[in-house]
Amino acid sequence: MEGNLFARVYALLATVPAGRVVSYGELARGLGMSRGARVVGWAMRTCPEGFPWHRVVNARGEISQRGIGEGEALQRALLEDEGIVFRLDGRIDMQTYGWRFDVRATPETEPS
DNA sequence: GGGCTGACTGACG
DNA sequence: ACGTCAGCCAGCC
Repeated sequence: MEGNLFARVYALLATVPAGRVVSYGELARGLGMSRGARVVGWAMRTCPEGFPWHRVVNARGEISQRGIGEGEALQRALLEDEGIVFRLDGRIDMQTYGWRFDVRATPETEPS
């Protein structure tokens, strides 16, 4: 396993199943950095292909804006393709689709 | 080696 | 519920 922090982020991200989303903070927490959400975002900036980068959203359940580009629209399209339903306000219900690394079973709000 | 920036987050008003 | 402020961490001038 690579000791690189970025590699860890990608590896942990790879454990997130389709149809689920995870926040930057949750990823950072999974790596031991409860306040390193920004670093995770930095890692996403150079995310190599083959990783579900689109499953990473902010704690509000909203797609983070990265300035310019249609990456946001693409991300939403990919998530919707996995069965995730966006609210009318353009946000994702984190209580339903949010993924936690600690508890991965008995999700009361299991999405259909 | 110092300081700025950023795909963030939680707290406040 | 919404806009603003400050804190945190690693990478890059």
